[in-house]
This record gives sequence, C-alpha cells and structure tokens, in this order.
Amino acid sequence: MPRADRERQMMSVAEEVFAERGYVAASMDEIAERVGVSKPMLYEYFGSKEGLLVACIRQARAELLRVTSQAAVDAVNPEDMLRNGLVAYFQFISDHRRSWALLCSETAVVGPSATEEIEAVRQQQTDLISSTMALYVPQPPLDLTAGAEVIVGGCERLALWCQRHPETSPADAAELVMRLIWSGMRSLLDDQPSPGQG
Amino acid sequence: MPRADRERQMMSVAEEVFAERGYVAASMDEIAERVGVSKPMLYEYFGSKEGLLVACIRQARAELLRVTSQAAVDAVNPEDMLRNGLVAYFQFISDHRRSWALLCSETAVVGPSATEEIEAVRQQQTDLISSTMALYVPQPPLDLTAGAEVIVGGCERLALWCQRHPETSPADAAELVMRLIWSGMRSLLDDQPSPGQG
DNA sequence: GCGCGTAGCTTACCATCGGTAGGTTACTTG
DNA sequence: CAAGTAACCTACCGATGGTAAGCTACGCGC
Repeated sequence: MPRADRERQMMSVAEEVFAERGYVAASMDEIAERVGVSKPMLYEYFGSKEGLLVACIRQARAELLRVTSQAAVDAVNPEDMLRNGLVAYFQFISDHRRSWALLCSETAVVGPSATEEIEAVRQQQTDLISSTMALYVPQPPLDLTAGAEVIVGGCERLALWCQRHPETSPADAAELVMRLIWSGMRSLLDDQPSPGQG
Repeated sequence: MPRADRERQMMSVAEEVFAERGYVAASMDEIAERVGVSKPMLYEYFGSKEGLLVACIRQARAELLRVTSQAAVDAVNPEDMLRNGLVAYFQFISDHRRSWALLCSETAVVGPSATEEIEAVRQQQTDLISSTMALYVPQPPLDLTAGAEVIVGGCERLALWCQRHPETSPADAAELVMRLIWSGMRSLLDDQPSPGQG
C-alpha cells in the first residue's frame, strides 16, 4: 500500500482508538494491530505516539477552520457572522464527536507538541472571531481579543453541556450564546478606546 | 514522620512535579525521590498515580469553592454576587498558578477518576453560579444552567489569556466578563419560561 | 536478464515506569 | 519484655513507548 493511503488509514484508526480509550490508555500496539501492520510502521510515518496525535488534531483543525470561516463569509453583518460561525462550530462538533474529543478533552497532559497543537485550535478560532469582528471597528480594543477568548472557552463548555442535553440543537446552542453575549459584544465593538477608560 | 504530615508533604511535592513536567511526564520515582521516601510509600497512601493527582485536585477544589462562595455571600444583589465571585476566581488563579494548572490544563487524558475530579470542579462552579443566580428568579429556566456553563468555560480561557497579559488584574478580568455577559445574563434572569418560548 | 537502490514491512529487542510482594526497623502498649 | 503496628525499604514484575537490523519485492538503468 502506498504511503499516503497508509497514513490516512493509520490516522483514521488512531482517531478511533484515541477516542475510545483516551490518549494515554490507547497503546501503539493496539493501533498497529487494528491497522493490520506492525508497530515500527507507525513510528516510521509519525515519529512518535504524540506525533500521531498531532497529525490527527491538525487534520481536525483544518476542517474546523474551513467550516467556520465559510459560515462567516456567508453573512453580511457582524451579528450574523458570529451567529453563523457559532452554528457551524456546534454543528461541526455534533458531526465529529470523535475528532472533537481529541480537540477538547485532551490537554497539557499529553506533552508539549500536542499541547501546542490543541492550543493552536483555540487560537485559530479566537483569531477568526476577533479578526472578523474587528472588520467592523476602526481601532479594535484589546478587550476584543479577550472577549473572543471568553467566547471560545464558553462554547467549549457549552458543547459538552449539549452532549448531556441532546435535545439542544446546534442552532439552539448558538442562539443561547448570542443572547448571552451579543449585547455585551456590541458594546465592546462600539466602545472606542477613550482616555481614562483603558 | 506521622502519616498526616507525610501525606501533606507528598501532595505538595506532587503538585510541584505535576506542574513542572505535566502529569504524564511526571514519574512516581521522581516524586518519591524529592520527598525523600521510597515509591511504595506513595502507593501506600494514595493507591496510584492517579489517586495522588485526585488528592491534589480535590484539595484545590475545596479551596476554590471556599473563596468564591465566600465572595458571593458578601454581596447583596445578583450583579455584585457574580462580579465578586468572578474577582475571587481570577484572584485564586493568580494566587495558585500551580494548583490551577492541575485543575485546568489536564483532562480526560489522565484516566477516568481524575477526569471526573476535574469535571467536578467545573460542575461545582457551574452549580454555584446557577444556584445563586436562581435565588433571584422564581422558576429558573434551563438556559440558566447552560449560561453558567458558558461563564465557567469562558473564564477558564480568559484566565489563560490573562497569564499572557499580566497587566490584566483579576478585577479587570472580572469586569470584562461582566461587561460581556451581564446584560445577556440579566435577560436570562428576567426571561420567565413562557409558552412557545423554550 | 541482472544488479541495485529503495519503499514497505517484520521480528526481536531495550528502557522506563506504574505498580507490588515481602521484609525490616522502631515505637507504643499491655 | 513480648506483641502489635506504623513507617519504611529493597527487589522485583509486566506493560508499553520506542528502536535496531534485516527481509521482500518492485522499478530501473544497463
């Protein structure tokens, strides 16, 4: 089997095993066995267990950026941008629970490079939010980036909550976030940096 | 050395090593060595590596609940309650960076019981928020608990952001969160469940 | 057809680390 | 002083991440 195909297959199996057992409990031996290949092949292609995880995360990250930024460009004002992006985010999560578990439920514990990779996902979404919002304000205040952090973190937790309340649709979740933060967000956007109001 | 003292010492060292190396990279041998004791003692007192982590988390959790709920009772209206609680939270984090890394930066990856323990911290804060807010509304809507999730998740991310922007004080962070969410939160509180408006 | 480089793959191994069995020391208590 | 026990240790096991060395088969220049 050619390398590219084998790599895709390995990542698919790895995602599955990581999601089933959790990163630490997942063993490279088991992944190799399920792929139907020997362990050194995994190391040949991904370097390490963490490298394999990083590859999985990176793939999911690209997909997440694609769907959320696409959703944003389909809107014409900041409110719709944010709402559409939120819907796309919650939709992505409900479509890719396995991938999402990798993005959201695993952290610093796994090692430096995977941690960076997971942080990069959040960074990516934070940047997307603050930069699209900044389109509508001449001099974006620092608070805008901090506000974007709050949104990203809040959505992660809300997504977990939604898993426990399956009757909540992606649109419901997005609407709740909008109701909670839109008024405050708009005031951040309107709030030009003024003397004495750092 | 009596058991209780030894346990405290072990937990202190463990917290240190976990924070330095991350949970996975931290080895029980190293913790034992730094304590100046042999490895089986750690297992005698905490059962397992994960048990040791759980003990550390549990201690930090109790402390966090103490300071945040104390802050809340010192207020007289919901807005001040939320703000005071937020200030206490961000203050706790800046006071206990090491403990906080354990609470926030480590997740599902470590194993079932530690994961539960970490989730319990968030659950505790979510409950605290939604129950204190619910004091002010006869029939708390479901959205209130979801809203509390958003706040908890948002604050976690914001706290990380604050670490990268040390000029932001706990009060600044709390104020930002209040400006972002208070208006929306108040509307959730006012929003009595009415027919056709789930 | 034939050497030959190399992509894809394997067996067999090592080192580390979580966890345990079993024993020793030393202090308390009847 | 005997007996029990709390605190502690040495020496080991099994699993798992990671590696060394080699095998097989295909493509390619001659």
